[in-house]
Amino acid sequence: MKDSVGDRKAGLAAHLKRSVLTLALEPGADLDEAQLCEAFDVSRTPLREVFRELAGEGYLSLRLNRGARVSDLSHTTLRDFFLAAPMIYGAVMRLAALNATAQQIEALKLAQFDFRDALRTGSGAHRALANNRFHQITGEMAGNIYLLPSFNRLLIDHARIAMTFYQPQTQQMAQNLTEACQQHDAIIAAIEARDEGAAAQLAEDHWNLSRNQIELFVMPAALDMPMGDLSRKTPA
Amino acid sequence: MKDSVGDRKAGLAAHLKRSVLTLALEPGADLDEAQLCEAFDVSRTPLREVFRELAGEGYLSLRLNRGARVSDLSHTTLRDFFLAAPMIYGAVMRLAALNATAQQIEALKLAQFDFRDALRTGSGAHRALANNRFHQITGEMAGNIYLLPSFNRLLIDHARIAMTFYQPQTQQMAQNLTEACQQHDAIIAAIEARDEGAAAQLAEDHWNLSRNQIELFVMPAALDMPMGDLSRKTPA
DNA sequence: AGAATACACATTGTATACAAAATAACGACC
DNA sequence: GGTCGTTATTTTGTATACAATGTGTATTCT
Repeated sequence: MKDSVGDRKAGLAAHLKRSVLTLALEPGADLDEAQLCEAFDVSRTPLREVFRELAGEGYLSLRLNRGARVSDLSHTTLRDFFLAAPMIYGAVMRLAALNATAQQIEALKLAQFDFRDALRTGSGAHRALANNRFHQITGEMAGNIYLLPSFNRLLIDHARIAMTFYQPQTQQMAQNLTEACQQHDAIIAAIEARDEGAAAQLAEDHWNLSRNQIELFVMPAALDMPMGDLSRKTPA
Repeated sequence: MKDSVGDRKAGLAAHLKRSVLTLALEPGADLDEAQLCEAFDVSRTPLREVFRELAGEGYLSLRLNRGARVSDLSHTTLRDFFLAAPMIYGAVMRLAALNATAQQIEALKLAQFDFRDALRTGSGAHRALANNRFHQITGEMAGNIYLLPSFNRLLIDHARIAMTFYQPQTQQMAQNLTEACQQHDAIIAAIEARDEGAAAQLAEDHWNLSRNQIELFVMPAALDMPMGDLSRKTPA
């Protein structure tokens, strides 16, 4: 049974999302319409609709007469990220604890199972995707349509930042991952117990762990940069 | 000089946004592709791209094989709104005070000028649009790409809720509008003074005023509704 | 040789024709 | 008379052809 165009369209969207989240498509990378049409066997019309949809969700950015590219992950946006994330994450977790359905809790446990699996055997990409899925589900649990757009954007760049900085080469980092995994378990427990306060606290803890991990990488780079290097041209 | 297709497309998008914000297009209303193509002299391809774009921003919702309609403003979403708005508004105001440029402050003053004008002479629609513009500018000032998606969605429904509930027929309501206008002035002052704390406080005050105004209408309506009326069919 | 311009090529945006799906209208059957 | 099933009509989704815009290259002129 050949799959319909609609299915291929969905597959294309899923592929692009995955590629963006895992940095298979790097921030700023140009997307080739013709090539993608060929690869996914759809014409340009539905392809471009997918582009617009993903642009609306923050995966891509469209420039008039100059095609689609993967959303940038620039310095200013990273600053924005650190500002907005704690607030939104906390609110989402709190609401998730209040509103989660039994079905959603099951889905969350499944996602955590996959995440644990990714920690052992998986690649960085698998880990990032599994973690992304876990938090997406908490977003669905919160179910607040006004919070979700921002939350989902944060998740996109969280995954990409994690892909950049979370290659666990030191003992400390591997340990952090284990702790993150345990926090996920605690989050599930808090949600299942409908413990709003605990969920919010765990969101904060989880975020702090994540932030510290990132700062381990960002900070030294900033300190090691001599002033003279500021005149250096940025690489293409 | 005839305007290009791109201009007509932008005009279409602006028209649709205005219509949604002012309830000229009611929540849930179906949009007729053929009619809009005719009216704005564009073909279906760019029209449908506009639809997708506006759907991504929260103005419309698209259902597979069943066309575009104006986003609903249902009971559950109203609840979501009251939950998310204070937090996001506060954060945006705070950031606006920190980051506003001189140019943006000028734009805000201009918007406030128009809002004041709308209070005297304008229709409800003019008032809602002017207020919307004012707050949109504060969003631009905050300039946090992770907060803006949620903030802009809130603004859409804030305008629509205001259109529903803010027909100032009592003395109290007219007075509230005057107070809202004064709060706008205070907000401008706080931003210009880079007073983060004051801006956040004003956001809270402004929100409370808005919420009280809305509750004046929502509450009695809920109490006055006899149980028997629940079986009544909703009007088309 | 270097700069500027014109031309050719590639890519993006739009219009239209066609296919698929949903809705409405009709008629048969119970 | 009402309900179900079938067929027409409308509406939505996709493919393709065409137009417009951007980009690269070659050529000319200084």
